[in-house]
Order: sequence, then structure tokens, then C-alpha cells
Amino acid sequence: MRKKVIVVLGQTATGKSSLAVKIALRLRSGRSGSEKPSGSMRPSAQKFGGEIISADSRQVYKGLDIGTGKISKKEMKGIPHHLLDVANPKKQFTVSEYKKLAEEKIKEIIDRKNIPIICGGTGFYIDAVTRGTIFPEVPPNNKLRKQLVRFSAIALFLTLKKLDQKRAQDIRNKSEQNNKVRLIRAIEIAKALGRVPCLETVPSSYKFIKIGLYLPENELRKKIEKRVKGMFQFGLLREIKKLKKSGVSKKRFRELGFEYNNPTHDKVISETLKYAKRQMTWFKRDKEIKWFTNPASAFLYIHKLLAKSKL
RNA sequence: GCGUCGGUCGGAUAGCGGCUAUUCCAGGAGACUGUAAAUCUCCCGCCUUCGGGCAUCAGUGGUUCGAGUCCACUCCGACGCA
Repeated sequence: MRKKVIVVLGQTATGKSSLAVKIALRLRSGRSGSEKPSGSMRPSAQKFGGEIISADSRQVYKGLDIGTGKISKKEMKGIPHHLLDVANPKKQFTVSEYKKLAEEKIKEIIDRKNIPIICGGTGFYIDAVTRGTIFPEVPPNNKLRKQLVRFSAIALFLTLKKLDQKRAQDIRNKSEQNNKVRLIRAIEIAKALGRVPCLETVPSSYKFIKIGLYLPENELRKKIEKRVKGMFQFGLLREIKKLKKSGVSKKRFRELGFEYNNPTHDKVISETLKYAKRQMTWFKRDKEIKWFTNPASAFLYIHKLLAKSKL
């Protein structure tokens, strides 16, 4: 039987992190309970617990804590969290790297007889792992990218067409044809490999259980407002200043989704809401996700599911 | 009271006689092959059988083949002078 991997996803500020921790805690207590609670201080108390793998494209970076709403040590409640703080914000981290690391972690966690819980809001990252997409092995070529940005989208499209007719054909809709970032990436791959390989997916050896947390818009707005208020209180501006000082470029800041010049309350709130909408656009496509408005019922669902499979 | 400037989509803005009223923001719907809070597309007055159809630039008259665009008056706002 395929090993289970729990995935907790959803829009920002819906309470994914705390749900994941809750699930992990229940996994741990469920096991140690059946082993008799006498030895709760032993390290083996961790056995058969849950471990969390973050799936957040910004929380992978060191130093982006307040602005990304990164979970605190205290909130982790002793549950191991992986793939936080694994990258340098000055450099680009990519989905491919994420996929590789996440797959390693899943394996390690299962070897430890624990259950991996992927938790995060970056749909692209989650899909890369859960759908087993194989990305072409072509690292970013910054020199080439720098050269290519100067060209117009049409020029880039024609270049791609010359290099790889088939890939150009796949890029048939307007939103793709005008997307320079994507065209450049396609050219980059085609130049390195001769052509862009067909997108392949391998059936995963794991069973992913996808739980989505969803809130009605007015409630989500309230939560976001509260969170943003907290960010400013806890020193968002200080954090940004620090990053700036450590040499994170303006361009990088934009890529990371931060307003470089003094972000205001309202601005951060509206940006976050927009982001939440985009997240939902992504998640809507995935019919495997089981949606919950209430974290408690999501918890119950997982609880029952795991009990049934005698975990 | 007199004078000057101005009133254009939810907000901001361009157009200053010529048929299709611009751009930005906000809003909505999407796309996604190693940047994904990135990047890109479409819609955003009303109706639509998705081919179009009908409105519309503070108001009312007027000039003109043709008016956000020119003229007159009215209303509203900003500034200046009394």
C-alpha cells in the first residue's frame, strides 16, 4: 500500500499552519498512547508522529519571517518543520530545487516511521511534488536571460518557434505568447537541450491526501487585516530594512512580493487579498482537494481517515 | 458680486471639431513545463442568440454635414480680487 502524505493547503491566513501542527500532534499522541504513556520523555515518543514540510515559496528564505507570516518556534509546539530557512534571499530558489528537497524530506520522514504533512499556499510547489511533474534539467542561465529580456514578446516567440516548433505551438494562447518570462524559460531550455521536452508526470509512490482550508471573503479579509496589523507591530519595517542592508536588491524584493518603499498597512492588505485570489485560481483546478471552512472539521476528517487505516 | 480655471466609467487621468473616448489604479474571470506573492491574458455603462445592438463626457439650448471638444445660459467645485 502506498504511504500516505497529508497536504494542508489553502489561501494565506486561513490557519493552515496551526491545523498542520494539530494534526501532527494528534498523530504523535495517538501512537504514544497505544504504547502506554509511561515513557513520554523518551525520544521514541516522537515515533509515528507527524512532521511538517512547508510549501511556501517565500518562507524557504532565511530572514523573511514577519513578512511571510512564518510560524514561530513556539507555535511549532515541538513538531519538526522542514524547508523553512533553507535558501538565501539574495539568490533565486526554484520549484525544481523545492521538489528535490521536498521529496528527500518525505522519504526521510517515512523512514523514520512518521507521516509527512506538506503545508503551504504555493500551489505550484505543491503540484510539483504531488503530481510528480518532471522538470527539464536545465538550470537558470542568467546571462542568456539578461540578453533575452531586451527583446519583445513577439521576437521571443519567433525565436522559440525557430528553435522548437512544437513548444511554440503549445504556447498558443495570448496569455502565454505575451509572457516573456515563460518564453525566455522555454528558449533557455530549447537552447540547452535542443528542444523543450514534453511535460511528463510519473505516478507517485505516495498517496496524497489534500485538505484545503477555505474562508468566506469577509472573514478572510478580517483575518488578513489582523495578520497585517501584527506584522507591523512585530517589526515588518525593521525586517525589510535589515534585508535591504544585507544586500537584497530592489529587483529581488519585487520578486519576493514586497513593496520596497515603505509599505503601508492598506497596501499590504490589498496586495495580500489579491494574492489570496490568485492562490484560489490555482487551487480551483485541483479536484482532489477536499475543502473545509472549519479547521476543526478538517481535523476530524483526517482523524477518521487515519483511524480507519489503522495508523 | 466680479474674474480665472475646471466638472470625462468606482477613483485618478488623456482627448480640445471627424466617426472605435485613452491610460493607470481598484474590481472580476482565467492561464501556468525550474522567477509563482513572479509573469501573462481577457472583462470591467446597459442589453446580447457573442455576430453585434444601444447609451454616454454636469445640465439645457445653440452653431455645424459632424460636438467631451466651439458658443450661450444654468448648476457644482477650486483659486484670485473685492
